[in-house]
Amino acid sequence: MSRDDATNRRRQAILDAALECFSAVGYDQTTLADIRARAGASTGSIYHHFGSKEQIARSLYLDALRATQDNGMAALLRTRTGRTGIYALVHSYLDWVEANPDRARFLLWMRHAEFVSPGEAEIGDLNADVQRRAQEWFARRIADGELPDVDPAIRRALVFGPCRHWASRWLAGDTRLTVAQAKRSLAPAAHAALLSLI
Amino acid sequence: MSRDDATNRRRQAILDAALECFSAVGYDQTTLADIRARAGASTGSIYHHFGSKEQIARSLYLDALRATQDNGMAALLRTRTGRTGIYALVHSYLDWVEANPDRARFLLWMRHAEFVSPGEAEIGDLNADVQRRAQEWFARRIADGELPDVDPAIRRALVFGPCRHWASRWLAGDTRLTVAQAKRSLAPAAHAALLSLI
Amino acid sequence: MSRDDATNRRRQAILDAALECFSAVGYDQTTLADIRARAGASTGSIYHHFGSKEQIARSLYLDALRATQDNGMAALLRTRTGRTGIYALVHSYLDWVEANPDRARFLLWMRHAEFVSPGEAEIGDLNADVQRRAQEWFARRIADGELPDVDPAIRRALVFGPCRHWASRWLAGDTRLTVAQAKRSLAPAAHAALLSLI
Amino acid sequence: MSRDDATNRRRQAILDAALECFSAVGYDQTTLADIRARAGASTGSIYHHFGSKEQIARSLYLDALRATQDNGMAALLRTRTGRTGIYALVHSYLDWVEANPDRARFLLWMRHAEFVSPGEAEIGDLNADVQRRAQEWFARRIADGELPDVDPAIRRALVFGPCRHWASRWLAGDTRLTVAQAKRSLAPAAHAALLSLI
DNA sequence: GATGAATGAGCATTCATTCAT
DNA sequence: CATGAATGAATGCTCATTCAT
Repeated sequence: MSRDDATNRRRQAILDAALECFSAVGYDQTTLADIRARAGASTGSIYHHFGSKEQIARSLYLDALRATQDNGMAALLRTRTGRTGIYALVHSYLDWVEANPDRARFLLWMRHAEFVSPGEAEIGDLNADVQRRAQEWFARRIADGELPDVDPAIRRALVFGPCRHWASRWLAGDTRLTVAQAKRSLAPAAHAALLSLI
Repeated sequence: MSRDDATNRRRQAILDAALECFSAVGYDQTTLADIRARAGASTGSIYHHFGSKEQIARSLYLDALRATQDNGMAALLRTRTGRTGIYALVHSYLDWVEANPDRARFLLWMRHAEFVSPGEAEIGDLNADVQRRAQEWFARRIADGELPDVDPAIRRALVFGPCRHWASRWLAGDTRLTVAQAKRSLAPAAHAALLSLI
Repeated sequence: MSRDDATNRRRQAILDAALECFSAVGYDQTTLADIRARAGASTGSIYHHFGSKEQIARSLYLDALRATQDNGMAALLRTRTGRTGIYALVHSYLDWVEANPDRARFLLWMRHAEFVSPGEAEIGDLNADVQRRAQEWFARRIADGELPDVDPAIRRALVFGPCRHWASRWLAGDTRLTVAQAKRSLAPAAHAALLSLI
Repeated sequence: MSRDDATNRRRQAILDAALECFSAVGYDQTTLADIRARAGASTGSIYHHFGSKEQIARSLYLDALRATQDNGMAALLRTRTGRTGIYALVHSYLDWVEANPDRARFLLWMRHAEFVSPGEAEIGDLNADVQRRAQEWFARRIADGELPDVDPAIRRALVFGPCRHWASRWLAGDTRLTVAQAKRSLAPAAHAALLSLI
């Protein structure tokens, strides 16, 4: 194991510990002592690798955001029709949530956290980029008449709104349905919602 | 002005001040000094009326939750068809958000806050009650074949998910559309989403 | 019931409540809210009758001190010999503790409390007076050769030291003996202790 | 000076400062600011070493209790007769008080403090242990007919009651006698008191 | 006399962050 | 790179006391 490996291992241990804490009790309620205890690292070590508590959260947020977005984009770009594209977005989102509950919870809960704003530059770039690439895909489906030409914010609300809403409940353990079952309803419904606006 | 009036006035001033603070910077970032300054009340007075910062937030949360729910239920119960009912829910929700941006922001942001759990009893009761009353309405539309017999959690996700998603963006000032415009897309789309599951 | 009776009744209720609180958790740990709750009186009422928390304690302390001292003096003055006098002091002290556990606890615990000093004038007078009267009695027994002519502080330590020590344990519920049993040992022992110094 | 030395030095400085404060004005009247100022330590440092104000007091109480008890036991165990044993207990107690006025005052005043109870486990163990060891010594003197077979609580009251009573007055500066003079009366008197119960 | 809302100085404690070793 | 003692500003909360009704 090279020195870099050890360093990365430590970095990752801190990130993992922080994610668990943030996901469990939120950013504000998590103290550095919590992270330190769970990571098995010293205060100094944490501050050596990350400059602040906020940095850790920002780092985690950016990674998680990139992860969902890449996941969704990849799924979308593998499709060629309006219907399969919408299904792909819904399915891939819910699959990702199921596979990454902590990151999903973190993303959902922290949407309004302080540290999201200062990092807005990067987050904004990320969002802008993914939205631009999605727009290319959608533009073609719209041109083909497969999907309506609605404001992108409305489109995202119709596709991801129900997913997030349901995912929130699922992550809180507050539902009897499985992710697979939810997918069967939410995907066609999202598609139908969009079609109705053509 | 009687003593009771004065007391209620003071209580309300504290609640108003707290709501503004919570809505602006969040629960954790709001200090009691902030509330005190904005309410023009002394520390002791605040603690005389509410036992803790958390109690204030809980009180606010409960009031706001009741307000949206009553607002939505009233709108729903004025309708007689599946379509008008769904439109009423979407419209009334968005209208309420537009009319009560601070309370809406608070509700949306604080959904995962610590103080929501301890009050879970009351919040749970509130939710259970409104969901029961809604279910009665829906049961008839479902029996008439106007709406699909889906899991209530899915139904709520399809009706409110897009609303909340878009409202979040609107409350953040991050959209070019007006509430009226959003209503024109989100209401029919929610209805179409449900119809697709019949 | 005349107006004065009602007033005195209220005063006494406050004193009783305060004594219970002080005896249970101590002066510092007792809040005015505790006293108010237990006395069933309003804050304002308490401040009307007593000017401060300290006043209540001082009043209680003075009363209790006077009570034990009077009790002891009366017993002492009914005797005519060294032996019966010492027995009387020990017996009357322990009987009083048994009959007034709350006041005894208060007296024993509060010996070093802040409010004892400011009231020192009255307390000092009380002590000086009782000690002067006791001294008259002792002077005669000393002159008769029945008791030793030791420093009064030493004499008090020998007579009351064991009593207070044991009473402390008894009041804490930390002993298997009864007061009657303790009296049978402590009285003759105190007398013997003094005799040894002749 | 190693890091550990520095740490212990700091810990001790805090304990010393706290003892002076507690001894001067009592536990409740001592603020953390008092301790901080006197110890020349920061708030955080104090909380790093001790978790709370109560913890400091408990630590101090335990140390002081152990110190008097060890002091008394050592003196007792150096003796071989009933008389010399009792003298040793009285003398060593008073000597310790004279040498450690702050700790003695703290012990005497805090006997009923809140923090004594939670630490009851350790304090109880300490007391039980010292009482057990003392009992061994006494058992032999009792078997030899040198001392009476009285309830240990009575025995302790007779030996330590007068000492504590007088020490209390001496620590308050309220006596004209010296410790040496008091020892000359209290030791033989305690012995005589016990002998009278054979 | 009684009531209880209002006051605000004061307090113990927390916690992100720094830095000497 | 790691460690953990040290820092101190900031915070939620307490509580004796006042006073208008």
